[in-house]
Amino acid sequence: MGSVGRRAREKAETREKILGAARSLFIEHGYESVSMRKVAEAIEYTAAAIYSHFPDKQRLMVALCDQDFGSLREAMRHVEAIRDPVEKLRAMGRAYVDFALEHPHHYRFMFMSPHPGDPELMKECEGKHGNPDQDGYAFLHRVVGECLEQKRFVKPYRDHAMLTHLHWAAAHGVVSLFITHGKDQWVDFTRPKETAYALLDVVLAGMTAPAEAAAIAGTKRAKKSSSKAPARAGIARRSGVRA
Amino acid sequence: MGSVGRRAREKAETREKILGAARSLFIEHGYESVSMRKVAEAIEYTAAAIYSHFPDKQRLMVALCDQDFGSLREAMRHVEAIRDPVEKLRAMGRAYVDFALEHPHHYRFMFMSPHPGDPELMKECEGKHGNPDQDGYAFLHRVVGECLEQKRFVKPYRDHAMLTHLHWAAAHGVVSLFITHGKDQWVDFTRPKETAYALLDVVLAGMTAPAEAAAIAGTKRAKKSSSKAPARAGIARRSGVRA
DNA sequence: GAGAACAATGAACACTGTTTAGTGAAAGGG
DNA sequence: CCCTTTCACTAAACAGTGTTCATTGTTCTC
Repeated sequence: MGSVGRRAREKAETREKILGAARSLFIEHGYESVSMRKVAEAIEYTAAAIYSHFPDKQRLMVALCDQDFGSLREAMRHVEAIRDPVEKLRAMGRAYVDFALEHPHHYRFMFMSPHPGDPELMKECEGKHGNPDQDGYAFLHRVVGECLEQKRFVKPYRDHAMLTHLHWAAAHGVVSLFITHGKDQWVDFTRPKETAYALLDVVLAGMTAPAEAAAIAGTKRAKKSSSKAPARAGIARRSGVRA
Repeated sequence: MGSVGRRAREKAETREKILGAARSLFIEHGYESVSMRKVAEAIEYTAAAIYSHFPDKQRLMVALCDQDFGSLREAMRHVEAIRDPVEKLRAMGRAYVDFALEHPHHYRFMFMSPHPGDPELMKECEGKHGNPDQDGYAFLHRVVGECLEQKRFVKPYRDHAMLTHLHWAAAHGVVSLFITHGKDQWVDFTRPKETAYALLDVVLAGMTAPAEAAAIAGTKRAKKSSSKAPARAGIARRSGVRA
């Protein structure tokens, strides 16, 4: 013994070197364009060497993104301090959007690539999944649950799982569309962040009672109100739409 | 001359055979899994033969999807009869969702794969782009414009291009999320259509004035109303959410 | 019948992810 | 101190990919 520790440390070091090289290539060129040979070449190894650290390319990329799943969850940490569950939801959506737009290639791999129903691959992440403290999806599920408990959503919106997907989809819609079509000439897709924020706002506005929206916007006890524009406009303005 | 017509016809026939083979393979296995050799093998040709009909794999797939872009637009044809622009928007969204869920592999290639800024490739589709009668995006843009003209959206939602993207993103969000994660074990993503419809409804509810929503829901001159749930619930129920 | 046109071929090229046998330098046991 | 085992790493190969190219063989035109 004794040296066994050093050996393990050395192995962990080259593992980290592989991850580092893969990360920068990955961020710059995207998943498909990163080949095992290029990763190896970047650290002056042979492609086959990687296979004594990772079973295959997919697992390498999963290891890479695991850290980013962590930072996505971390980027949402601050919303836990928010009392109001609806505002929590809004803040979560914005953090999610910000993350996606800042790490488009990672986002692409994490949420826009089909991860084949590989049960082996899933087991790897087990322990995290389902735990709201580590799994962003579980966290979203919980916050939606808080909104439901407090009856913050209007009548027909009661399906917990469906509402979770709905909110996720709203945020995902804008960022994924921008990531794939942001550079297309035939669609002038500028200001994705503003668009995403607006969609999040409009979803929350459409799902919460107008009275509540008015209250949140600080328009309590408006005269004629409990009516249309002001309340909505208020919440939207407050949310920084069309800044 | 004379036989030149037959030659052209013969060439068109094998072109069609290629497209047919590619289509079925494509639908069954998806873009990445379809190789030129497999397409060729399916019709007892050599891979190289395809290259005298299509310049490369991408263009083959574009040709394949061009027809489906047509049918997507066609699937939206019936909404032109709808008077109310907001209801038009809702119907368009639903048609879009239906199309995506019925042709997931095509949808994947059309809207979820990055089409590199290849100007050559874009020129091919020119003439269609921008024409609302052939281009679904342009059509959506026009309908959003109608809503704006009639001032159907509440205060801060005035940006024509942004609103177009917002509505597109809402529909895209659910279907693309389902297409990539529909089979994941860690997220029970059932009933995507209902979820998508609900999101479309909630977006429209959040963007149109409550009074209008009430009017559309047939709740004109409700007593206490102009208030919360009923109006929204009405429009949602009418829209078949949580059927 | 000579010559051009041209779709289709087979072989190759440069890649890809992955597997294999083998090398060489350490570590552990006697 | 030597011998064996371990093991990260290499070189070479395999099967697959998209694509290119010289070469067929058939057909049409003159």
